[in-house]
Amino acid sequence: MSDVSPTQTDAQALQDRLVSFIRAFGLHQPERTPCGQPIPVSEAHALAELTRDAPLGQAQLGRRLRLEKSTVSRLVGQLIGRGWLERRPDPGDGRATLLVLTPAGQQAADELASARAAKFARLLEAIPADEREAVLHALDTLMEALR
Amino acid sequence: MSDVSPTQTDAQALQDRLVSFIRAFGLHQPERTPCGQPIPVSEAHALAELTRDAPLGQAQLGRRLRLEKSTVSRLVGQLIGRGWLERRPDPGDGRATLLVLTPAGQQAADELASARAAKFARLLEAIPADEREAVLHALDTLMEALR
DNA sequence: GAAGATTGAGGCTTCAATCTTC
DNA sequence: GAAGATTGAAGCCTCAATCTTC
Repeated sequence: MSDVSPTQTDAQALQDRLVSFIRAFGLHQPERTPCGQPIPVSEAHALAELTRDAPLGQAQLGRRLRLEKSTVSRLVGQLIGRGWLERRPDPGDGRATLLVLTPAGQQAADELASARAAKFARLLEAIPADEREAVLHALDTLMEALR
Repeated sequence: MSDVSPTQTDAQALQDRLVSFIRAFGLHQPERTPCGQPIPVSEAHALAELTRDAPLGQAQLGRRLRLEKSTVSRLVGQLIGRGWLERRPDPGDGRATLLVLTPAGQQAADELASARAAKFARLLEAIPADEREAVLHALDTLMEALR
């Protein structure tokens, strides 16, 4: 099972694990956040991103979320419909609009962050303490390999 | 960074890594397989599953793929439309239908498996050899924690 | 009633075409 | 022409209702 060169078997093992993980995590249904909140994952991500640093243009948001601009356009429309977001004209660029969280949006983002943190804390607790660091490191390695 | 009890920071770290991984892997667009093949991921998974052990009922396939039975129904319809799948009545159960790969379907499954194996082999190669086993083990640990 | 399967409605995403502004 | 943004069309998925068979 352990070898110096990547064998067909190892690749198969990696594939099986990744596929299982993706399915088990419910990643094929993008309409519900894995945290159980009744809002789309992309909206939750958008809120988190806008909490980190605002204001943001739609194009910038799309790049961070890896979503098409058309998706972002509709996504932003929904967030505004919820009263969580505000669209302001960019003083420096007539084409762009700047996105800003409303107070209600900030609160929603905070609650979502808490729920998500709790979920991940539970997940972390289910991992043996002496393996946590290794799992975190392995995910970093995997991300690095993806680039 | 390393602690015995799961801290808020560790949970945050796990969350960030998982979110980054999901986005980088293109998991928010279920219509294209990550392997670059022009068919939906669910169809590729279905083919792989039916290669493992056939015949399978739609309900069974749905459970393995973690897809709704309605999704499976349409998915099977498409696979049949491609000439890759055949639907047979279950001799033991009048409600059920048995799914069997056609020769063309088997060939498509093989090609898909090769392409996917190659993709994962490349991914594995991008991981330092002395860390591969650790990454595999970490994914197992993560899966275990998800249950 | 329970389980396998199908159909209709609605949501999220991409792609392509379009408009406006740089 | 390039970039920000919007709109229409199509694909994949879930949920709910329905039909058939156990």
